[in-house]
This record gives sequence, structure tokens and C-alpha cells, in this order.
Amino acid sequence: MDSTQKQTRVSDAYEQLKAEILSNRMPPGFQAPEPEIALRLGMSRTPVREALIRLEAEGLVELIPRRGARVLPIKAEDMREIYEILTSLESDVAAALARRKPDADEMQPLSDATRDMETAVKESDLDAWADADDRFHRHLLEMHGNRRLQAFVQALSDQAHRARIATLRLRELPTQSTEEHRLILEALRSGDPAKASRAFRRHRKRAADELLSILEKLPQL
Amino acid sequence: MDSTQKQTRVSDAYEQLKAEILSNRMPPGFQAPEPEIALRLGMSRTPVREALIRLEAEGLVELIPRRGARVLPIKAEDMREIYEILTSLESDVAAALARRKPDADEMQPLSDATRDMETAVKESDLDAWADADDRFHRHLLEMHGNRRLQAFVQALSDQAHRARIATLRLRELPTQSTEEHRLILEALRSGDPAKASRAFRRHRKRAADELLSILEKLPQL
DNA sequence: CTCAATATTAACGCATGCATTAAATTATTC
DNA sequence: GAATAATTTAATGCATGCGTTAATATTGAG
Repeated sequence: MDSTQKQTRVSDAYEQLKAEILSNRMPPGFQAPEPEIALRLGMSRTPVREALIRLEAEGLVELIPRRGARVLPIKAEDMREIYEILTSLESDVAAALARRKPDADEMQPLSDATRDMETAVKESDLDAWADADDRFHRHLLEMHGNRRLQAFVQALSDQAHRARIATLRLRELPTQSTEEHRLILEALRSGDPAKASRAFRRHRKRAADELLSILEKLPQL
Repeated sequence: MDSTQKQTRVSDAYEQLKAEILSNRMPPGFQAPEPEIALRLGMSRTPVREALIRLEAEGLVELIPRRGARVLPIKAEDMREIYEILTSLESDVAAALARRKPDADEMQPLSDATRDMETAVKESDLDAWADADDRFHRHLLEMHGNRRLQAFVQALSDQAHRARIATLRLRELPTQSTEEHRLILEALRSGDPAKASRAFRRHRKRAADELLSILEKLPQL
């Protein structure tokens, strides 16, 4: 009946809260005391607290004594930090992959994701685009295989995700971004590490600049 | 009397356990059920659990149902992952710093640390050397200012730290490593980003290779 | 003596209770 | 009416309690 494992309440709470935060249903700045969250999730405070501690470690919420948990606001400065780290790590991952010269088979998911991004741009389907973009980046990391790096980049991407969906509709169509993915793909295919690294850096840099210029205008998310 | 803040039990537990793990007083593989740890720390299970969750998020322990908390073993593969990430991040930090051309004042702590390493090598004082090395790397990150990056690199360094102290006496004197620091310093001073980045990469690469070759020989830490 | 069935132990996952103390509210003074 | 003090409220940090269930020890069968 139930394909999922027997969840514990802690993992339930963790997953539900995380999903609400990432989807901005619990928007940046949202705040609630533990008992209230516990009530809403239908469990006692204990598992909620444990889940919140994990979310705090991931940088999604902040636990303020006597005031409960607060979903961290999306500050331009934070995004700057996040994008800087993503740039370092992913560009190196791309370089390493190019060096290894992956075969067409391995590259397939990346090609697919890029193709989907191009289609999505043509159809102005922003959600499909964001989805394909995620897939591209996620698969790149999986190919590389460093689990810690994967987990950390994923955590950072989750944080950036909130900013991206909040600004997705305030931006132009991501034509540029899509072309950059194509370039990265080519660099990987041609097995040129330096080129892959540079292409990735440019990609992240431009994306960061674009996002930041919007965030800095926005009152405060 | 007491210069520290009014600690909570959770932070007490967290700090004590972390100190014991990093110093290898609780060595890799060490395992104990929650009630035992709670007893030893003189508190109930609740704060101990919360501290353990944090330590788990940091990658220092693993919580195994019914078997308690286990201090993660130091596996060569893990160190490989850690060093790869450190290399990416720190080499970029070094490049960024070189680009910014820090003045002699800012550089002072780095110079001091390097000098101390050289003295320590001359005097074969491994502990002093390790301490100066830590200072060098820590200060480099502080100069850069990306808090997230700082926190993450610190967490990784903490993990690597355990392997380093476990192998410190199995290695040659870190003459090479000290010279490399001198090179990095020069690259920073001369404001050459590419050189700083390369020097750092070489440094981490060699350190990683050295550590890994020892770890792979060692039975299992 | 080996292996399986059974009984015992005890760790964990949570719920609950409570003292403490910060925040919010109300009362009081000028 | 504003500012301050007294009171109330309620969130947190932790301890404790308990049912469930995985380990472990014990017993029994072959």
C-alpha cells in the first residue's frame, strides 16, 4: 500500500516543514512558536523541535528563544554568499567531469535537461524551465560522485530555490541561461576542463548578478 | 567569575562532545547509547539528543537507532571528498584575496602563522605546527568574509582534523607544506589570483595525497 | 554442542509535565 | 495621556514517563 518507509514523526515534520518552506507556502520571515507548529502537524513538541534543529543546521530556519522558529528571510547578501560557493564548487565539478570525458550515455540526462530548457523557453513555460534547470545541476553533481559536495550544494540550492521562485516571474525569459547550459554541455563533451570551468563560472556569475539586482530592488523578502 | 554566557545544557553537551571527538578522546568508531552519554554529562537525554542531532548534521557522529551515537570512522574515501571540497573553496578564496590586494596589516596574521610554522618545523614541534597551520587557514577565510563558506570549511576542517592528529606522528616533518604556505603568501602579496589559486591547489593536493597514502595503509581508524 | 524458540532487557521515539523567564497586558502614577 | 510598575500569559529548556521493539540472554529441542 505504502511505498514509503515507516516514517518517524521527526522525519514527517522535517519533510513537511521543508516542503512548505521551499515552496514559499511558509514564506521568508514567517514565524511561529513550537507549540503552534506541533499542533498544526498533529504531534507533540519533541519531534517538531528535532526537525527544526535539522532545518536550522541547513540554514532554512532560525530558532529564536521565546519567539519560535522563523523562516529565514532571503537577503541579497546571503544569496551572494550562496552563489559564490556554488560557483566555486560546480565549476570545479564541471572541470573534473570534462577531464574524465564522460561517454554519451552518461551525458544523456544533461543533454535531455538542456533540450527541455530550450523547449520550455520557446513555450515560455517557466516552471518546466526551472525543473529542467534543477535536473541539469543535480545530475552534474551525481555524475561527479562526491556525496558531501552533493549534499552541501543541494542545501545551498534549496536556499537559492526560494529566491528563484520568488523572482521567477519578475525576470526575463531565461534565454541567456539556457544558451549557457548549451555551452557547458559542449565543453564537457569536448573534454576541455578549463573551458567547462569558465563556462560554468560565467553562467553562475550572470545568474547571480541577475538575481541580486532584483533582490536589491525588492523591499525585503 | 564566569566569562562565558549562561550556557544551555544543549550547548554544553554539544561543546563537550565535540571537543572529545576532535581530540580523539572519543575516537572514530566509539559508540555509546544516549542514556550513557547523558549520565556521563550529568543531564537528561533530551539535551543530549539535541546536541547529537547537531553533531550528526556536522558529519561527526551518526545516530543509529537502538545502538546510540557512533563517532564516525575516518575513512580514506571521506577524506578524499573533504579535501576535494577544501581545495575548490580555499583556492578560490585565495584567488579572491589576491585580487583584492590586501595590505600588509591584513596580511600580518598570515605572515605570523607562516613564520610560526617555520619555527615549529625547525624545532620539530608538531603541535605548534598544527596550531599555526590551523590559524593560517582560519584567518584566510575570515579575511574573505563569506560566513557560510567559513562555517562549512570549518566543519570540514574539523573532520579532517581528526585524521590529521591521528596521523601527525606517522608523517615526515611538514617541511614541504610549510614552504607551500610561503608560496601562497607570496602569491597573495603579489596580487596574482591565478598564482594564489594554483599554489593553494598544489598545497591541498599534496597534503591530501600524503594523508590518504597513510590512511589507506592504516587498518581502519 | 548447535541452533531455534522464548523471555528479558533496555534504547529509542515521543508525549507530557514543570520551573523559569521573557513578552504582553493591565493597572497605576504623575 | 504618557511613562512606569505590577500582573498575567505562555514559550522554552529540560526532566521524566512510557509503549514499542530491537538486542541480548536464556532455555529448550534436536
